[in-house]
Amino acid sequence: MISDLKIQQLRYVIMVVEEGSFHSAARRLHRTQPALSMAVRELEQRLGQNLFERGSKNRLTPFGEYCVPRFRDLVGQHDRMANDVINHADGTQGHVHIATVPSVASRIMPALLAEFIARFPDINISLHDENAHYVCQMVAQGEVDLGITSIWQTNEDLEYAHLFEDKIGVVCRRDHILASCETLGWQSLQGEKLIRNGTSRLLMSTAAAQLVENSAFYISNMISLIAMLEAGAGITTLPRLAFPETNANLCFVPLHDPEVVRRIGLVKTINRTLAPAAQAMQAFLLEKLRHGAE
Amino acid sequence: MISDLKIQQLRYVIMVVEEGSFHSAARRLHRTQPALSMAVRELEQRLGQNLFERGSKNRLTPFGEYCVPRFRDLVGQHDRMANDVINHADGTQGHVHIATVPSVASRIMPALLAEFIARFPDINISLHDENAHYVCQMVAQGEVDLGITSIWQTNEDLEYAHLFEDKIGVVCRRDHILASCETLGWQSLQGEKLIRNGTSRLLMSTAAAQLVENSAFYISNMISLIAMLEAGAGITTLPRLAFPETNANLCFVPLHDPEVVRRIGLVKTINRTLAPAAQAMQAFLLEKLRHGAE
DNA sequence: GCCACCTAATAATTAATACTTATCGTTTAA
DNA sequence: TTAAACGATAAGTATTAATTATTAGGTGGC
Repeated sequence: MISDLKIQQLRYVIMVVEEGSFHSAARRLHRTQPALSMAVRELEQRLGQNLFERGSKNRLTPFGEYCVPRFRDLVGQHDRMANDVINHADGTQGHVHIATVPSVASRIMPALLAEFIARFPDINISLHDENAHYVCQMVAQGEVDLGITSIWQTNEDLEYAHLFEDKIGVVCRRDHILASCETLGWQSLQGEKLIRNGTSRLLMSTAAAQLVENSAFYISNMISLIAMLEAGAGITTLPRLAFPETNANLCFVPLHDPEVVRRIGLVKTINRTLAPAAQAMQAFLLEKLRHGAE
Repeated sequence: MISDLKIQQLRYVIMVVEEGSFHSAARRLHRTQPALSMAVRELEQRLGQNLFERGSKNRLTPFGEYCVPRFRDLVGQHDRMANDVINHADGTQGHVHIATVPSVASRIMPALLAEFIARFPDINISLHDENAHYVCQMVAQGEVDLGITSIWQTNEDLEYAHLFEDKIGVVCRRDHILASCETLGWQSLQGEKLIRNGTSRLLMSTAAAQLVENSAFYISNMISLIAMLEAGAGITTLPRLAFPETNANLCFVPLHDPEVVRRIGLVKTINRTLAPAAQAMQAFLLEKLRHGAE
């Protein structure tokens, strides 16, 4: 097996053929004429056959006629591949998989991703919504590149970057007595029928822990939870982002004492390098969400 | 547009992936480990992204995972192309177009080409038979690579190499009075009904020219000519090779005075380089036919 | 026919690149 | 904890590719 042919040499030959002379080919390649002469001759010697007729005009030999289309093919394939790889390298092309908690997925991501795809039109995005724990798991297992989730437990394989905080409040019907309050302390909730949900654990290590512990109801499904609240079956606590703001029947009252926040952060694996498109997404998310109140 | 990626660098990357370590990849590539390290790093810098995870084990980055199959593709395409081109360069593969006069085509080429294709099984051959003049024309116009023909007129675009001589003789019915002669002089033919054919011009510049000039019949088609002779309609002159030796009714008597020979030679263009496969054929024909009496 | 002119080949030199040897710092496994 | 394996780095060398300057070979104009 012969040693590698150099793409550049093939390109030289093609250009000489296209231009019809070594001189003008050299000009277009920003080389001098002897550079082409020598490179072509070196290639010819390696192949053991001349590509160009020597002596008179620089026509191709029959062997050259055979080779040049093949050279063109390979150079074309190289260029397409190189272009493709470069686009992926600089993050203008690729596929990013993101997992987020549902509240972020529905309230924050739509506008954000619209802006992202406007800026990076050739990046494909897959967005999964899962609960906070499963978001971390998907990141850790490499099922997604990035996660946006509430940070609740450190994992040494994952790297967390804080984005913003999300205040916990009480959600109840608009006609509920608590609805008129500007802000609430946990004592005000005693005696209320509290329905727990997936975010209730955020209160566990606070002064309001007892409230949660005494609650008999647990509903994980947000749609069911909202329906229960609308029916006046009780109240619950939610991070503001998880509260459906457009709902006409329910209202959100911030919890003042204790002031509880859900810390939302960007999660990625610590070992694996992100694909360039994911790096672009990461930078975009940090730029747009870091330190923002929402 | 980025500068050319080097096939060799891509090969290095692929080998590191296959072997799982820089060390063993280097061993298989007959290089030292730092050579690979540096080459890979150079490529990574040009792409602007790492292909391998640095720090811990040498796994591929997601970007590397994306690239390596494409690198493999290009290297594979390169190798196939290089192989193909090399085979054509050394004449083990290709297509040769030959034109010969009919007598050579039917009497000499069959066995010769059988031997050739046994020696060069991957070379395709096209064989045309045409008259001597048109053989030269086909060569001159590049329709064929090589011609085997009688040399009768110099052409500055063509290069002739003598192969062998072909004696002219008289062809007549076995029951003809001349048939019993061992050899003949032109005087013996006077009074005979001579049928001219395409090869009769070979006698024009000899002592027998008058015979030909006085002949009233001309038949160019060999089948018709033979039929005429078999019918006893006259006699003709032919080079020995053009005489159908298996014919039971006709016989060939060498012409002694004048002794006329048809010079058969190999013809090719003087300007154009032969394709490697044609070079192989040329060498083969010269080896087999040069100086041979037949 | 001779002379300019255009082109490619060659020679000498320099720049760039690829590789080697030697060494160091980590990590892995005994 | 040490030895072994691995990769990164540094310094030096070899190889390759490019430059400039020059030569040589045709071609066309006069």
